[in-house]
Amino acid sequence: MNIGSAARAAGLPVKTVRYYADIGLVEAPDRTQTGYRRYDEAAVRKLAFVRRARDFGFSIEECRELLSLYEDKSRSSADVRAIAAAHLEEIEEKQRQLAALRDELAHLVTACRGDDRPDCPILDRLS
Amino acid sequence: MNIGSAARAAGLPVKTVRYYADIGLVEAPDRTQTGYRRYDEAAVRKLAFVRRARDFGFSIEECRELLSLYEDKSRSSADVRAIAAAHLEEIEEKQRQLAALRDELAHLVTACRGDDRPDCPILDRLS
DNA sequence: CCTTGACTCTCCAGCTACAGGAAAGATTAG
DNA sequence: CTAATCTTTCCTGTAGCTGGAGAGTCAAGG
Repeated sequence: MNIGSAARAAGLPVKTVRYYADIGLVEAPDRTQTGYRRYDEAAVRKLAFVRRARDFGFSIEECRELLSLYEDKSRSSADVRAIAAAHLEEIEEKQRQLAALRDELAHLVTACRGDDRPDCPILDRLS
Repeated sequence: MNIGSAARAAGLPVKTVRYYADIGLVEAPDRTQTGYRRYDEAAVRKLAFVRRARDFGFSIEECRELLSLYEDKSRSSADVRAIAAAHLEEIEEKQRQLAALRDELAHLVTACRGDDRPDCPILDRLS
């Protein structure tokens, strides 16, 4: 399986697959004599795994850890849970910040008349 | 006022102030004979303005627009409101995505026993 | 007057997670 | 055989800074 088919199967751009190989996240298990990367089923599964983890907002480094746990048959679910729980914490913190931001901004937008006069509570608040 | 004092007054790192000058966002109004940037009150106010706008999550380009509106005495509040409203939309969209993500992840973390056995719904979901 | 320490300058590199493109070689369809 | 498609490596750029090197500047203390 060439990189193009592997990428399609995993739902990733070719560039990204090559990038993951470069950084040693998911390397092609083999090369053809002419240097083409050859991917097998297992590698494609790993790529898809990473894609989903990235969709969940896991960083590349977190993906690396999850991947090694994914491959480790003797892993404990506690290890995986720890990573996911930490990530959940980050997300919730981000949510809190975003909510505070939104509320303040929404308040400003409401307060601003939005006409052709220069009075603007938004700018007032920023200065 | 040297860059250090200006940065302190505006609540920004010196590096950032220099960066803003480099990209033409807020330039020092003057230089000493030996090349030191000299900031005045107005420039510091602009720096502080940008810092707050950045705290609100406005991009540098958005800051640039806001700044020019901030300086333009004949601006209309509608222009400012348009930028803020568009930004609010983005934030709300991000909030929706983050909420969906959080719910799914929280569900997985709850479902995972987190013991020393390898069964892990989190990994199952990712693969 | 000299030294020391704090400050500033420019330039260069690196961070995340890729994306875009160039130039060259490989493969496949017709 | 040719044209189109695919793949390779390498280089550059993105946003918004941050850190460091090496050199020059300034103010205070002895």
